[in-house]
Amino acid sequence: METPAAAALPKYYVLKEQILTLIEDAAPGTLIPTERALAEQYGTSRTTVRQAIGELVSEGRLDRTQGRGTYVAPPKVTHVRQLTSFTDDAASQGLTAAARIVDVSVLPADPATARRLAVEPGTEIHRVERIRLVDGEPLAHEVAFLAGPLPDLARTVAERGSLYAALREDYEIRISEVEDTVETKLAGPAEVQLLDVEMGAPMLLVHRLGFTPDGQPVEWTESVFRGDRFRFVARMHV
Amino acid sequence: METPAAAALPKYYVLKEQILTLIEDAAPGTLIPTERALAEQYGTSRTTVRQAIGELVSEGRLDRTQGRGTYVAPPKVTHVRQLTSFTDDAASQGLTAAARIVDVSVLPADPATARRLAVEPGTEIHRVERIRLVDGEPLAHEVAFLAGPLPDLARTVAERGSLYAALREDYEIRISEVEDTVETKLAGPAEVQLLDVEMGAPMLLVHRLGFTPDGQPVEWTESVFRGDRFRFVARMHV
DNA sequence: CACGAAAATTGGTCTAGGCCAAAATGATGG
DNA sequence: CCATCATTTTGGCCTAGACCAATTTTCGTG
Repeated sequence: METPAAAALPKYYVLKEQILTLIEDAAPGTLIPTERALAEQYGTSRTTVRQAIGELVSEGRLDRTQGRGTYVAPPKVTHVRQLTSFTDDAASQGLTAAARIVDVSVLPADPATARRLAVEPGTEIHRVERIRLVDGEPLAHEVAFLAGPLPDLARTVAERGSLYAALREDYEIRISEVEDTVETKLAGPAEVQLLDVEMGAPMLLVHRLGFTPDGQPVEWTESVFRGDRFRFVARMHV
Repeated sequence: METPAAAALPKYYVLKEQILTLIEDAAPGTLIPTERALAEQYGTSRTTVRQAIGELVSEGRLDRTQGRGTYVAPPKVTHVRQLTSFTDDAASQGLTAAARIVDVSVLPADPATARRLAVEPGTEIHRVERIRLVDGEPLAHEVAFLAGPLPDLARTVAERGSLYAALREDYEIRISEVEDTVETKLAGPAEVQLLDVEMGAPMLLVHRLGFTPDGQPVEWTESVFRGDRFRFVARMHV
C-alpha cells in the first residue's frame, strides 16, 4: 500500500525517479533498456516512458539517438566563467574551447540594434555568428553585433580564434563592463540543427551588452546555450 | 503545396506557431479555444494540441487552469537586477517585491555547506527559507545558509523585510562580492506546490556565494526561479 | 433572491497502438 | 576480407479515446 502523497505524483514522475536510481551508478555511455522494454517492465505505456525519459534528457542525465538507443550522459561539467573571454576562461579549467565561425558580415543596423549600440539606424555594423564548442561538442549559438570601424574583421577573428582577443589586440578596443541578462528558452528548429539538442529542450538565452572604459556600448550579443551541458558563472563586486 | 522544410517540422510545432499568431495581439487574460476545439479546428489530436500549448505555457506565453481554460499570460516583465538586494532592486522598477518567510532556524552545518562557508562541519549556522513574491506572485524559492553569530535573526529579517538589509543594519555584515552560478532545472513537486508552476516547467537554478570585504564567505544561497516570469540581470566590471 | 446541489465544461493523466526514419545488424556477392 | 544492400531494432511523431479532478454553470429549493 502506497502513501497518499506518493500516489498523488504523476506516474511518469515516479518512473523518472526509478530510472534515475537505475543510472546513478552507471558509467556515461551505458545503454538503458529500450522504451518498449521499460513500458512492459514497469507496466505502463510507451508514452509515459517517453515523458519520463524526455525530462531526464532535458536535464542532461540521458542522451538518446534514433536507432541507437538511450544511454547515460556525461556529467554537466562545462562550468564556464563568463567574465571576459569564453576562450581564455575555458582553458583555465582544462577544457578545449573553440568557436566555429558561421558568418562574418557587415550590414546596416536595424533600429533595435542601433539603439543598443548607440548609433544611428542604418549605420554599418559588423555581425559575427559563431558556434561555440567545448571539447568538440556544440555548446552555444552566438550572434554578436559590433559598432565601429573594424577593418578585415573576418580575418582577424579567424586568426585570433577569439572575438575579444581580436578586439583587444587588433583594434585596441577593450571591453571593461558588461551587462548580461539570462532567461530560459525552449529549443526550436534552429537550435536542434545547430546545437544537436531535442525540440523543446530548455536552453539559456543570454544577452550581453559590452561597454568600453569610457562607457560606450560596442558589443551586443545574443547567445543560446544548451541548458543540459552548461552552467553560467558570474563573479562580481556589489 | 508546402515547402519540404515546413513539412519536416513536427506538427505540434507548426500548431504552436499558429497559436502564437492567434494570441500575439490579445490582451492578457483572454481565453483561447479549448483543447478539444483546437484539435478539431486544426484537424489534429488533443495530445498534439496539448504539446503545443504546453511549450507556450513553459515559455510564459499562456497560463492554464483545470476547469477554467487556457488564457494569454501577462508579459515577462519581472526584470530583476540581481546585484545587491532583490528587495531594493525591484522597487527601482516600480515592482512591489516581498518575501514570505517559510522558516528561520539554526542547525549544524553539513559537510558541503561547511566547506562553502569555510567553517568546521557541525558548526551552528543559520538557515533562512523564503518565497520571493513580485506583485503578489510567487517568483522564487530560496534557501540561504549564513555563518557567524546572528542573534535574533528571525526577528530582524522579519522586521527589515530583507535579508541583506538585516545583515547590513543589524549585524554590520556587508556583502561586497558574490559568485553566482545559473543553470536550468525542471520543476518537480516542490516547485509545483511552492511556486504554482507546472510539472516539468523550465526553472532557473541559481547558487550564490556571498563574501565580506575581507574575503570571508558568509552566505550560501540556493534559489529556484520561475523560468517563465523571470529574467536575471548582472552588470559587472571585467 | 440566496444558497447549495447537480450537471456540464475544461484541463490532467494515461493507455494502446500505428506509421515513419535513423542506426545497427546480418546476409550476400565481389 | 570487404563493400553493399536488405532486415531488424530503436527512437520520433501522432491518433483516438478513456477516466479523473477542478471549476464554472445551471437549476431547484428554501
